[in-house]
Formats: sequence, C-alpha cells, structure tokens
Amino acid sequence: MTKPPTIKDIARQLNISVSTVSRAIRNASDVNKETKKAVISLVEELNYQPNQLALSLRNKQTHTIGVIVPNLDYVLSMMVRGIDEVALEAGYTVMICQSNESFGREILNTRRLLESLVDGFIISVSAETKNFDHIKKIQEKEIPMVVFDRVTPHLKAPSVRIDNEDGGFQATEHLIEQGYKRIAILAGPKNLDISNKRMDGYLAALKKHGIKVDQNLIMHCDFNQDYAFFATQELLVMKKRPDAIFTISDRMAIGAMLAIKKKGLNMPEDIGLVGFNDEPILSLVSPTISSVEQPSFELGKITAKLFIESMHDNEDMSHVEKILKPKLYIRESSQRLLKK
Amino acid sequence: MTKPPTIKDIARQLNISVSTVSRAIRNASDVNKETKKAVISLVEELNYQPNQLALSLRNKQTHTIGVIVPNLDYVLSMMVRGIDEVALEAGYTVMICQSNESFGREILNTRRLLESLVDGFIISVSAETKNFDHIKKIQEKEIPMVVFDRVTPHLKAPSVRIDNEDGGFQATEHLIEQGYKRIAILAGPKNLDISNKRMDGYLAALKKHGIKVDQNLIMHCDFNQDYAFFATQELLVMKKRPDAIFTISDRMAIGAMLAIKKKGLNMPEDIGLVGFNDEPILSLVSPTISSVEQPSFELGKITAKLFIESMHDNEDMSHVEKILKPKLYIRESSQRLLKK
DNA sequence: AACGGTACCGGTAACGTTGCCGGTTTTCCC
DNA sequence: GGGAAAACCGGCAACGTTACCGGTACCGTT
Repeated sequence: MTKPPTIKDIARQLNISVSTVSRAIRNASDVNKETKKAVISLVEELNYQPNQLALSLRNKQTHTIGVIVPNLDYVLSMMVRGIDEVALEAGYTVMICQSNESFGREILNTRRLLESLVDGFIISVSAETKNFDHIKKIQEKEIPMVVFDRVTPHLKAPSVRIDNEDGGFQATEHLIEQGYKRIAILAGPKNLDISNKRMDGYLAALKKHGIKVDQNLIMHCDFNQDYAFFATQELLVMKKRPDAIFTISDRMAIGAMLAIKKKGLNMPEDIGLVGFNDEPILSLVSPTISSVEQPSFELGKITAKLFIESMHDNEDMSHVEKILKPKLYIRESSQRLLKK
Repeated sequence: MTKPPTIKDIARQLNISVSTVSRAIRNASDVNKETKKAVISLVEELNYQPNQLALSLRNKQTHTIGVIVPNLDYVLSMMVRGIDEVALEAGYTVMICQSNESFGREILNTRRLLESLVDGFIISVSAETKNFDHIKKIQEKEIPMVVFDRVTPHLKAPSVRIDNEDGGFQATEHLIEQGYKRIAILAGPKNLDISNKRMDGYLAALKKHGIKVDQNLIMHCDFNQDYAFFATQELLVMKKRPDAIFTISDRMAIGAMLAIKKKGLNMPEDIGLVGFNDEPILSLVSPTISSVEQPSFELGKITAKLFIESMHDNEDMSHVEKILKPKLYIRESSQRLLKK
C-alpha cells in the first residue's frame, strides 16, 4: 500500500524539478554538487528504486532474455545455469519457459515472451517442432535470437551446439574398435537435427570401417526411457540381433540397459552399449555405461555470450555457428577388450 | 526496425480518437458497431498487440511471478513444472531464478525480480540462507508471496510443503521394523527446516520404539553426494558402526551407497539404506534403494494455486499451510525380511 | 418546442522516466 | 565593468495505454 517513492516525490521534497533529480541520479552532469548530495541522500533515505517498467517503456528495452527449452533435464538445466550465469553478470534477467517437448506449448511460450517484450530469445526447440513459423516471426520482428543445443537447418540464426556428428562417430568407432560387428542405433525423432547428426556420425563410422549399413538396426523413437526399452526389446528378438547399441541419449541408454538385462544378456560381453550426454547416473548403474559427454554448462555460457554480442553488434550474425567438441567416456558397458 | 503498430496508428488510419480505439478493443461499450468492426479488422490487418509494458505501467501489475529456487534438480524441476503449468493457465508468466544454494545469489535474485516488478514471489530458500531480511523486505512491501518445499519457521507466509517429519518417521520406522538396531541419519545443514523436520521424524520413530538416540549416529552435511560419501565413511569406521542409514536426500543416499560398497558391505544384509525424494535413479542402481517419495509436480501446482488465491483474496493468508503426505517406497536396500 | 435520455466520441491527465531545449545565474577573462 | 562562457535548473514532450469527464447528435416524450 505504501507506494514506492518516485522521482517526483524526491523532487517535491527537495523543491527542485524532476529533471534535476533525474540528472542527479544518473549523469551527474549539469547538476550542482550540493543538490546532487541532497538528492542522493534522500534517495537512500527513501530507498528509491527507479521504476524499470517506465524505463523499459521509454527505452524500449526490458533487459530480459526469453529462454525456451523443451525440458529441464540434466543437460538442459546445466545449460540454463550457464546461460543464467552470464546473463545475470551482464545485467539481464532470464525468463525460462519449458515447452515440455510440445509444439503447441512452444508457440504459446514464444507468444507470451513476445508479449513480455523480452529483448531477445535463446531457444532450444521441442522434439515435436517441425514448423518454424513462430520462430521466424521473431526474426521478422528483428528481435535478436540465438538457438542452442537443438539447432535446426530450417532456421537461419546464430547457433551454439556440440559437434553431434563427431559424437556419434566417436561412439560408433569405439564400438567397432571393441570388435562389435552388428551395431544398432536408437535414434530420436526424425525431424530432430540433433538426432540426425548423431546418426550421420554413426553412418560415417560404419562407412570408414567398411561395415554395411543394415536398415533393420536403425530404430527411431522418442527421447524416452520407455520407448527405448521397447525398441531395444524389438532389436533383441531379431534373428540376427545386434551385438551393440548406440543410443543418442542417456535416458534411452537406460531403457536399453533394462531391456538387455531383462533378456538376460551381459554387457559388454554379449552386447555393447554407449549413450549420449554423460549423465551422472551412468557411473552408478551396473555395469557402468559409456557415454558421449557434452560440456553443457560451458555451452550455456557461450550461448549467452553470443546472444549478448549479437545484441550489441548490429551486423548480421545469423551465419555464426559455435561448435563444441563432445568427449567419449568409456565405461564397462562397451569395453570388452583390455585397455592397451 | 518496422516498429510495432500502436493504438495511435490505428486511430490515425481510421480518423478516430485513440480513446475510441481503446474502447473498441476492450470494453466494447460506448462504441458504434461499425466503428468497432473497422477497428477490429484493422487490428488484425496490422497484427496489433497491446504493449504490455505500457499496460503494466498503467495498471501497476506485470502478470509475472518470480520464482526463486535453490537449484533445478529432479524434485525442484518437477515442482517448477507444476508451478509453470498452473501459472500459465492463469495468465501469468514465470521468471525462474536459481540461487545455486548461495545466499548472496538469492539476495541478488530477489533484488532483480523486485526490479522487474513481478506481481509476487514463489520461493524455496537456499541451504545457505540463515538470514531472511531480504525476504521480509518483500513482505514489507506487501507483495504476495508463497514459500514452498523449503519452508522455514522464520518466515510468516503461506506455505506448501510435504510432511517432512512424517517422511522421516516412515523411513526410520521401516528400518526398525526390518530389525535394524543402530540407525544413523545423514541430515542436511542445521539451518534447513526441511532437514530438521526429517530428523524429528527419525527421532520420533526411535522414541516410539524405545531406541536410545546415539548422537554419534547423527551427521550433518551438505546436500551433496561427495559430502555424504565422506560422512558415511566416517560412520563405517566407528567401532560400533551403524547397521542402517537414513539419508534425507537421494543424492546423499547415492553417496552413502558408494561408501558402503567401497567398504565391501552388503545391502540390505550388513546395512540398510533409505533415501528421500524417490528420484528415478534409485530403481536403477544395484541394489535398488528405498526412498520417501514426495508428490513434486502436484506440490508445484498447489503452490501456484495458493499463490494465485493469495493474489486475489486480499485477506491475510500468512497462516495458510498446505501439507502433502510423502510415501515410502521400499526397495532392496532396506528389505532384509521377507514381505509378509 | 422544450427537455431528458441514450449512443457515441474526443480530449486530457496520468503511470514514471528521460532527452531536449531554453532560460537564468554565476564565473571568468580581458 | 561588460560580455561570453560555463554551470545549473525547469518545462515540455514523449514512450503506449486507459479512466474519466465532457460534449454533440439524435431520438422520443410531453
């Protein structure tokens, strides 16, 4: 009820004009030392805080970044922390919205954030998203935007991601080197670039080592433990079943592991397994599961930095692409040869 | 660069006044049908969106809720999803800030959100926070606030949480029923009510069953896997070592598990273990670990609902306390008697 | 013909802030 | 001691919106 003091209150109490108060608080030029001192002391006494709404209205910027993520699982919440870290430092506040992998929700989120007049967007698209009109609408308004993690070729925007192809390649080549011959892949939804790229890496590794691709060993399913479980069961009842599985996420690796165990097969002897993300859980299960790590926190920080750059520079940065290297961590689930 | 159209543009194009346009868009009263139709059609053509900043400035509300959480681990991110769900439905946008369990960061977050002129706060305090002045400052400004999950008696505010004491009690009594005699507890920081309450439940269960409390079996450490690991190691080298451990979080349970395994002890035979939170990981490790589940998503939803209520009702709700029941899930780590 | 009511519309002020411009006072210099 | 520059300050408009008030035109009633 006791309304916060405004610049006007200060002006009135000191019998000076609002303009002078305004100047005293900011520029410090064109204002007498005594006056300034008086203003500042009154500011402190009343605990005056400038009304950001009024400032935003006037300056047409809110110092707020809208962040849209499909979920807040381990990897993304690390990335968000990285974004948060840098944004806060730079004086921005972050609005985080989860699309819950839903296309409709993602549209709603963008609309809401647009209404909130955020200064820009940092986006990782949902798995369901095939149509990017809502995001292009942002670009048409010439609102700065950076996409991260889940990037897509359909969007011409500065982006930050890991080298997914390399990750898939590392994982697959490692399995090959361990002597696995029939390597299956549990890929994600076909429209997700992140999934396709990891599969490209898988294919490239096979090709490099002269292994023929068997379409039956390529399964697509949702980023989801249960789906992965069922998909793996299907794989394991094939007459020529795979002797290794590369899953493009750890959740899926867990699902695969459960199916493998249920079937009574042993890792790494009967079947090898490599996941993607390197969630901490992987070193806790038995056997421990190999996985491709991505530097999530770092990636978040880089994303925010790129965003802030693209805010300030006003040249076109839509071609900028930052790509971080993933790293394979080898654990029990895929190591059937002794270390050299 | 093409600035978004304002009510003024519409007025000018239609040769009517801004007032009329404003009315046409909202009330619909006091405006001719034809005029209204013309306005609405132009609104659609220009894709006019009211400027929320101007609205907020005028109406003194931003339709934004500030949410401060200590982290975004499994439980909290579920809760946040619940909050998000309900808030979005009710037309609010949510600003999520992580304090990273840091007191300083929490203060910074509250300040930032206060500056952003959020309509209210939903807070779960950091583990470091012992001084609540920054939060009381919010209350002094009579800004609506609900605390959840990590509530504290130092704050008189509407709150939503689970019955932590009951959770601690269930876990401990279960261990007692399984025949464990020397039950240790890995508690969290002493200033965290959530920790103390779970410990109260632990003590109550011991008392009920006539077991004397051994202060050596009560350890305090950070909510952290590593600390729990070391604390457990200490416990296990005592001459009269405990035969069961109750940890007040699952992260700590994992730490304890690792220490137990390293020491070569078996669960549940040599030592029993029960955690708290029921993270999915617990059914994946070996042995599977018992834990007290809390209905996180539901709790988030209830929190947001309570917040919205307390927004609209303007009577004092600081005494309102919603308490949800936790539920113990028994798994291998603590079940050494056969099921009856 | 005079009056009251209704339907419709426009102008103004206000939310809190700052940039710009113009004005007054002080200071300084020759 | 006169003029110019510097120091200092206030008024106005504007950002986009709406609440409030006042005004006009038209209708029907007596």
